[in-house]
Amino acid sequence: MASMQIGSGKVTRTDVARYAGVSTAVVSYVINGGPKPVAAATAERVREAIRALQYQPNATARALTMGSARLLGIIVPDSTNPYFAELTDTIAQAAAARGYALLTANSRTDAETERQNTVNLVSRQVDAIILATVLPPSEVAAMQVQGIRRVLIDQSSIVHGIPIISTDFEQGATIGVKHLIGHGHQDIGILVGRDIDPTRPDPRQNGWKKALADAGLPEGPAELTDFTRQGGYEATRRLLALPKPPTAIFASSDLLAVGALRAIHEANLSIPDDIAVVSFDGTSESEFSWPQLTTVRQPIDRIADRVLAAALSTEEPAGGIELLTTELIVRRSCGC
Amino acid sequence: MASMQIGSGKVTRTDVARYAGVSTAVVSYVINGGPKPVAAATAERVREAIRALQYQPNATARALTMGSARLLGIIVPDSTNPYFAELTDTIAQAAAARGYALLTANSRTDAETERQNTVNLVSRQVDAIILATVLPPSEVAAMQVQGIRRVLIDQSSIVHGIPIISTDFEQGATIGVKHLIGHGHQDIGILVGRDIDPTRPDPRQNGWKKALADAGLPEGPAELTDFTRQGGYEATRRLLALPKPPTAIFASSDLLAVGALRAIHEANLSIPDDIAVVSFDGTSESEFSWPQLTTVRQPIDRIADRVLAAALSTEEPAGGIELLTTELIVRRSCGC
DNA sequence: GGAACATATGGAAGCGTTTCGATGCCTGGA
DNA sequence: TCCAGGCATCGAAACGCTTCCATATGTTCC
Repeated sequence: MASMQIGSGKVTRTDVARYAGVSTAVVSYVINGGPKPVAAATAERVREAIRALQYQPNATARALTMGSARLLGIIVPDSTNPYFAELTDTIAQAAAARGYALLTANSRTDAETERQNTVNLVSRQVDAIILATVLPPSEVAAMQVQGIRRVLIDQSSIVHGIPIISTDFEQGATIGVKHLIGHGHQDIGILVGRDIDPTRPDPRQNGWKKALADAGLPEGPAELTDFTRQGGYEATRRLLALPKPPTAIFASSDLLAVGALRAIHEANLSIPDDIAVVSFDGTSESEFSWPQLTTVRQPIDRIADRVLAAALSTEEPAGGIELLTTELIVRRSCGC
Repeated sequence: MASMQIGSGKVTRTDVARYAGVSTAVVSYVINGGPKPVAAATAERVREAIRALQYQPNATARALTMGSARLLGIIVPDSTNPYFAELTDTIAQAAAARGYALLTANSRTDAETERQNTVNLVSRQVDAIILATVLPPSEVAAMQVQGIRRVLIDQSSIVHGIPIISTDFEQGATIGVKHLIGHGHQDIGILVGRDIDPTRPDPRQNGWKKALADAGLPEGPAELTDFTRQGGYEATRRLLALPKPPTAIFASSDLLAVGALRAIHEANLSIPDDIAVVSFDGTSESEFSWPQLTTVRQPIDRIADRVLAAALSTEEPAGGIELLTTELIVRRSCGC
C-alpha cells in the first residue's frame, strides 16, 4: 500500500515482479501484451505494482534485447535552414506516432562531418538513417553501415541499392521559371546553392535551363553561392552588378531568396516591378518576407510519409528513386 | 588478411577477440584505453582485428552496462522557431564535442505533449533533460523523472531544486526599449508571445514596463499573441488599427517582429520613419528581413555552454538561476 | 636459487529486458 | 478414478558490453 521509491532510485522490472508476487516474465507479458496471455487478476496486480512503484521500463535494455532502439537518425547539411527544420520536425512527428524517436545530426555541409555523423549514428544502432548527403553517390554507397538501412532525401542522382525519396527539383524549378516566363520575363537569372561535389549539377538548375529552352529564351546568368541567406545576398549583388542585370531571379531555396530580397531592396529596386523573384521550398519564412515570396513548395508532409515508410519497411531495400511533385504558391514577388 | 564480414552481419566484440586470439576483456581495454594496460603487440593485434572485421562497438550495450547512453534530451515549444533551431544546433554541437548526442523533442507549446515528451526521454534513459517548459513551475517540479537531471532554459521563474540557465529577458527588453526611447519615441507598444500559463507574466514585458517607467513614459499598448510569424502579423494589425497607433514596437521575438514588418509594410507605412521596430532573439532571420532588424541578441553560445555544464555536472543539482546578459545589435529598423 | 613482486591476460558476473521451453495445476471425459 | 490437454506461470538464457578478481607468466632482489 505505502508507495515506496527512494528519491532517484532506479525501479527495475525485478522490483515490480517482487511487489506483485510474480516473475519478471509475467511483468513483461503484461507490459507488452506479451507473447503469452496473463490471467486478468494477475495482470491487474502487476499494473497496480507498476503504478505504486512508478516503474518505467528501461528502453536501453529493451533495445539491447530486441536489437532495435526504435530510433531513427537523420543527417542534414544545415539543421537551422528552415526547410530542414520543418522537414525534420515533420519526420520526427511521424516517427513519434509509430514509437520511434529521431536523432538529428548536422553535417554543416562538410564531408568529413557527415562521415562522422554516420559512424556515430551507426554505433548508436539506429534502425535507419535518413540522409541528405553532401557526398558523391559512390562514396555514400561504399560507406560501412553495418547493414543499417538508409534512405536518401533531397537528391536525384541515383545510388545503387539505396532508396531515394525526393522532391522533383527539376519539375519544381521548371514550373517556377515558367511562371516567371508567363509574366513576360526574358532574362531570368538563377541562384544556386553550392554543393560539396562540384560535378553534380543542381537539378533545379536543369529545370531552369529546360524551361528557358522550351520557351526559346537564352540562358540567363547563374550564380553559385553558399546555401545561406548571406550567400543569396552576395550572389544577388553580383547579379545586380552585371552590365545588364536579369529582370527576374529564380532562387533555388527560400534562404537564398531572402538574401536576394535584401540585396534588391538595398539597390533601391522594386520587387517585382524592377526584378521579380520566385523561390523554392515554401517554408513559413517565404510567407512573411517583404514582399511575400511566390514559391515552389516542397511537399514536406508527403516526403515525411514516404521516407518513414521506406525507413521502416521490412522488405529488402528497393533502391529505386521516388520523385514527389511540387506546388506553386503564388504570392507577390513574381508580379501577380 | 582476407577481410570477412557477411553483408550486414553484426560483428561483436567476441568476434574481434577470437580473431585476435585474446579475450573480450582485452579488446575492451584496447578500445577504452583502460582500465588495465595492454602490451603494445597485443593491442596492435586487436586493432588489426577491429580493422579487418570492420568492427563497431554497440553503443546500446555499452549504455546498458554503463548506465548512460551519453544522450541528452531537449524539449522546446517549437523546434522550427529559428531561435530554438539555432540554440538546439549549438547545444548539439557542444554536446557532440563531449561525446553526447542530443535528442530533440517538440512540445508544440502543448502541456500534454510536453509531458509525453518527458516520459519518452526518461524511458530512453537520457542523462539529462534540457527543458524550455510551457508548464507552471509547480508541475515541472512534481514531474516523475526517475532521478534524471533537468536543466531549465528560457524561463525566469525559479523552480525548487532545478537549475535554470536563461537569458535575462527583463534586462534584454529594457535595453531594447531604452534604445527606442533614445530615438525619441514616446509611444512604444509591445508584442508578447502567448504562454500556456496565463498567470506567468513575460519578463520581457516587465522589462518594457520598467524602461518606460524609468523614462517617465506612459505604458504603450501590449498585444498578446501566438509565438509565430502569423501571430506577430495579426497582433501588429491590431496595433495599427488603434485610434492612435504606437510610433515604435518592441517585439519579444524575431518571429513576432517578422510578422510585424509585413503588417506595417502592408499598411504602407515606412519602417523606421512611421514605425520603428526592435526585436528580440538575434537570429539570422533578423539580419535579412527588410529593413534589417535592430535586435536584442540572446547569447546562444554562452547559454549552450552553461547548459551543458549544468546538464553534465556530477555535483548535486544546485537549483539556482543563472541569468545571461544580452547584447543590442543595431541595424536599420530602429531608425539609426 | 627461491621468494616476492610486477605485468599481461583471462573468466565471469552483471546491467534490465524478452521470450523460449518447462512445470504445475485444473478441468473434463472415459 | 485416471489421464490427456489447456492454461497460467516461472526459470533461465541471451543481447553486447565493462570491469573486478584471479591466474600465469616473467623479473628482481637477497
